[in-house]
Amino acid sequence: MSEIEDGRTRRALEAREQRRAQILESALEVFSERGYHQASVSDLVAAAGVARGTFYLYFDSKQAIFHDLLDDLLQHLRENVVGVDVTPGAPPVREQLMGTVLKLLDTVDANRALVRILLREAVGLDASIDEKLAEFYGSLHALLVLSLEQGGALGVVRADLDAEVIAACILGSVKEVLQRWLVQSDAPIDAERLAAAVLDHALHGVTP
Amino acid sequence: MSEIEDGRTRRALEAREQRRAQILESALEVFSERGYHQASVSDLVAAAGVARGTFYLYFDSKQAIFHDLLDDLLQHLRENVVGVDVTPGAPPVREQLMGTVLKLLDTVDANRALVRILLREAVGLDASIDEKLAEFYGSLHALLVLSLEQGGALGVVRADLDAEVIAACILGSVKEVLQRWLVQSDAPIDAERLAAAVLDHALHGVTP
Amino acid sequence: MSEIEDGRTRRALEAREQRRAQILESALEVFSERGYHQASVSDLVAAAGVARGTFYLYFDSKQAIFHDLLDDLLQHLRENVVGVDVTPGAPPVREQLMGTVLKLLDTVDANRALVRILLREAVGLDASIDEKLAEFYGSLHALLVLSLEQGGALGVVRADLDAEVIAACILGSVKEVLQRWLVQSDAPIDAERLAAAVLDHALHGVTP
Amino acid sequence: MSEIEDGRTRRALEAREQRRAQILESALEVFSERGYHQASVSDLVAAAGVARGTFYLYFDSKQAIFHDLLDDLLQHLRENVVGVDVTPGAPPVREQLMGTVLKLLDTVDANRALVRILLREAVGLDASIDEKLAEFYGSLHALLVLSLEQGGALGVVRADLDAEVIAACILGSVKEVLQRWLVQSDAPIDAERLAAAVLDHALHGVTP
DNA sequence: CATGAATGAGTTTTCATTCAT
DNA sequence: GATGAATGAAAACTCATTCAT
Repeated sequence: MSEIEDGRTRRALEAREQRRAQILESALEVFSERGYHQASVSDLVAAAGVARGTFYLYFDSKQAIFHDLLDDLLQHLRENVVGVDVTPGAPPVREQLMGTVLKLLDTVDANRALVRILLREAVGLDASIDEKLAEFYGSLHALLVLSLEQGGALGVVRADLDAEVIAACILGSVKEVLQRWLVQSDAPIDAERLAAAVLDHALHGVTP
Repeated sequence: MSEIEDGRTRRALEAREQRRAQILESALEVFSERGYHQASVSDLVAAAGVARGTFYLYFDSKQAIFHDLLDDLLQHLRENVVGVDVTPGAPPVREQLMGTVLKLLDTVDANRALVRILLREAVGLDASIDEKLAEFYGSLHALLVLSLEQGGALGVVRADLDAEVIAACILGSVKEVLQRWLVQSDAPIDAERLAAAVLDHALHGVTP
Repeated sequence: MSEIEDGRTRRALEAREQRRAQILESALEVFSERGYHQASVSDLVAAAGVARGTFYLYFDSKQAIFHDLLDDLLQHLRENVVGVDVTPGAPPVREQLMGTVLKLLDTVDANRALVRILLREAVGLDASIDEKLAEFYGSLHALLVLSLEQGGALGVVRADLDAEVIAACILGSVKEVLQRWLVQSDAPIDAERLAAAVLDHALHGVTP
Repeated sequence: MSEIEDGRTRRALEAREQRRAQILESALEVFSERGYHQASVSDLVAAAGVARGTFYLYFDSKQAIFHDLLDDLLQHLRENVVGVDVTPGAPPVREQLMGTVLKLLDTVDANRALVRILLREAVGLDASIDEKLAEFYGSLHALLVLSLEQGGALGVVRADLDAEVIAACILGSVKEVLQRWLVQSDAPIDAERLAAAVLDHALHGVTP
């Protein structure tokens, strides 16, 4: 009997999880299409095909579901950003960076809807969302600053550069390229080309 | 009598224009402080010191006044972005670019409120605003692409670079630096330092 | 076989009755603590430790269970209110009344939760509850009127008094004292003191 | 011109005050008929003949308008409850008390709707309302206790009585009589009869 | 019988816009 | 032109009740 109950309980939990995922998924689409403010809870439940009350069974509020979506995305993105290994015998730095950028592009490509939200309007919604984003970008910026400084010490990066500003430039470059090729358009991308060009520019600039 | 009427008409028009400007100015502050969605028409009229109805005598809607503010800002910004003069005898290219970036920083510095709005939330409000912004950034991007191509032809820029992507990188660099030093903080900036670093990076990258 | 079934049926009925009692008991606590409107069905089922659906197997609605609780209380109270025996040889009237009041206080003391509900908010919930309460208080009032009239005829009570109004005064006195000493506070009471004072006042008033 | 403006301003303020009064008045009726919880803001605005928004122009919330109504009533009632003047040459005590009770009955008679709310369900609505009522009844009770003690010292009241309990009895008597003759019925009352009977009972009790 | 996920009508409240004065 | 009271559609959210499992 306990097995039966376990079975029931497990199936119930799975169903719950599925329902939650279904609401999240359709909410992602709605937010991505209409934007956060334009998307009402009515839109969300209509898209999910559930009753208003059901929505609140799974999420505390409209803000809460957005938070959850955002957390998901940031989690995915964080997993794809890693430092560079400069120990002897490690792969060439350029190759490592290329790998990171390509993985980033892949992740973003697979989450266009979310990234669209992130880059287009996930700011000014509420304090906690703003904070979450600021913290995310802040950590990326800090990682870049650190990498530049380490690179400077190792001699693979110009030692005299203004790490804070340059880190912002690199971050901005990536964001803008993502915005243009992945957010504003629905076309498939040539990841190799974008990654190569961004990396090349970050490394050598435009001067011959 | 027509002269008298003309005088009256003129004075009336001037008064109208002044009041309009006054409402715009206070709206700028309100939008910048609270954000578009958080700023209610009540906030706008309270800040302007006019009645609710008066507001609608001068602007069709909350969106309309935001449009007008945006147009103002884009106008200001456009004025500060000029191409590079590569005719013989012109000042050195780096000097010209430095000048442009410095002027841009100045303009942005003088219009922090507007730029804050522009970079933080002037997206996802409505289709026409999105379009306006896309067009603005598009024109900047196009100008950069053109400049890079011309530079390539003249040999002052690497001829083999992917102008489209590089233009996006440069644009993104500038936007991110503005965001970090002018939007997120209220502190005065060291324009020379920022301009030098951004320019340097765009020209040479991080490689020694 | 029918005996077996009878046994089964009986046990099932007993179990049913027990569960019903358990839900009633915990509901009593919840209503008493939070009040009728503030107590949600969620609170009731959580306190009872049953599923939402189970609740509706035993009670038709939130109102219905409240009705049942109320009926219980009124039943208890009615049992403690008896007329006065004025036949020769019966105990002194004051002693009889003192006994009734003390029993009433005891009952109320033992059912503070219910009385709290009764005196604080069992009014204005719905027409049938109001009616039930009106009928209950009406019967108490009628009993008092009758007693006063009989007392008048026997000469133990002033014959000229306005029985209807005086009955209301006595009823109100008791309700207010219950309210103050048993409902508003959780402290134990000095039943003798309260009973003596109330009775004394009803009999002699404040005049020396 | 300032006079014209003053006139306008004054008329506007008057109109505002009238509108507010109109909403209050119809709300009183609605609350009295349906009860606090059963009365929705929709009911209130329908009864007042104004739009939903208009309601919130004058009152912060459903609770707020109820508070205002309650404050009004308590204010009226307080004005009619005064202590007894026992200085030599003052009118006889019974006469003074009779006057107070009659005034109270008059006030309650003129505010049946409000008193109906007050006595029937203005409890358990929210903490601040409960508190307000408790404080009101508490002050009445305290006044009665004080009067009884002073009366005892002057010899016009039995010195040995339990002032706290007796005060509750008197308060309860008045509340119950009000409830029966003014709240539960719409019939006109014989104030002299009620006042005389209540007073008589409080002074002398039922004993011959 | 027991469960608890699902329902949806209903609630309070907000706010951009209008219009009589 | 200027005013600000009035509007009402629409928003987010609740909760008593139902019903498939």
